[in-house]
Amino acid sequence: MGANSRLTVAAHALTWIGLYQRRGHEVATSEQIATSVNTNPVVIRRLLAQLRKAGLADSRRGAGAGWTLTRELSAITLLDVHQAVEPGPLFALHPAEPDPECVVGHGIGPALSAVYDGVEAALRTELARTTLEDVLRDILAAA
Amino acid sequence: MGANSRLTVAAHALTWIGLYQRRGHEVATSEQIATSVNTNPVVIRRLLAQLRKAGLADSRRGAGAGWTLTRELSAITLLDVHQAVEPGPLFALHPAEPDPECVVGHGIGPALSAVYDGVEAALRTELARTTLEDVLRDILAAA
DNA sequence: AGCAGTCGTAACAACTATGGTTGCGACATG
DNA sequence: CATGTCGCAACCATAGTTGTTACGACTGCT
Repeated sequence: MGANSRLTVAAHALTWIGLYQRRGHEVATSEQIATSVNTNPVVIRRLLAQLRKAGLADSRRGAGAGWTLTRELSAITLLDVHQAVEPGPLFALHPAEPDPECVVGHGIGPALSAVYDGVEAALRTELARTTLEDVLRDILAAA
Repeated sequence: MGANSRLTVAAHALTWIGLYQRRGHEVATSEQIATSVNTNPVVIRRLLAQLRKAGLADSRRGAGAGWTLTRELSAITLLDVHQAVEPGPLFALHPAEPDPECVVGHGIGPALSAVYDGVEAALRTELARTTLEDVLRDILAAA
């Protein structure tokens, strides 16, 4: 399980809910979503809980329970999903503090941090350009 | 793991070698580099082996052995280092193949792949803007 | 020829992250 | 009160990363 599939699964879940609601259903259950994603309902609930914390989804409990979107698909960007689901930075600095006596060891952290900030800003800009509505349109166009 | 510190450590090692050579030394040993990075020499050798495979560094064996750069620091970008050291894609698709009967499950892979390709292209562009010479200049300016 | 220093590489442990699974309590609708 | 679903904790398996030890291979020097 190398890389991050959380953004993929989260986008999948939200898009599925959006399409399901658009077809007239009130709520989507984690089991339905898990079937489409091909995973366990608990995995979906864990992920949707993060999205709820970010204000992108909401859940109802009790009988006839399930998940809903809080916004239109066109108002959710992949950046929103990414930030809700991937807290950590893209690149880490050193595992252990480098030698402060060494010029390079002392100065490379700040120098690289500046670059990494720029890279992450570019990544966010790029992710913000696509909404889940765009994703759904692509899906339906290819079908 | 958390995130990837390989790019950081690799950039550190190459910059260190570059500065050391600039000061008149022939080769740098993995132990010297490991001291500055604050890690084990084997970790450095493992990483530098990948950089050698990518043509950025070279090693001599035997007595008086050690590592050298194959290019000037100004001719090595962080993109070069990144590609030498981080093979995998930034975002993964689903852990398990999603339900092909479902419209979303069937179409979301290609749709997201297109977006991810764009994001990675932006990331590469951003990383290519900085050379190790730039990094070293920042380090020396801050010292 | 032998010694010493360094790389090359394999093997292993520790730690962390992720994904998957089970179980059970909480809750609201009918 | 019965049912279906979420909430959440606990646990396991797998895998990636880092650190460490060990030993063989190689080469410059004496």
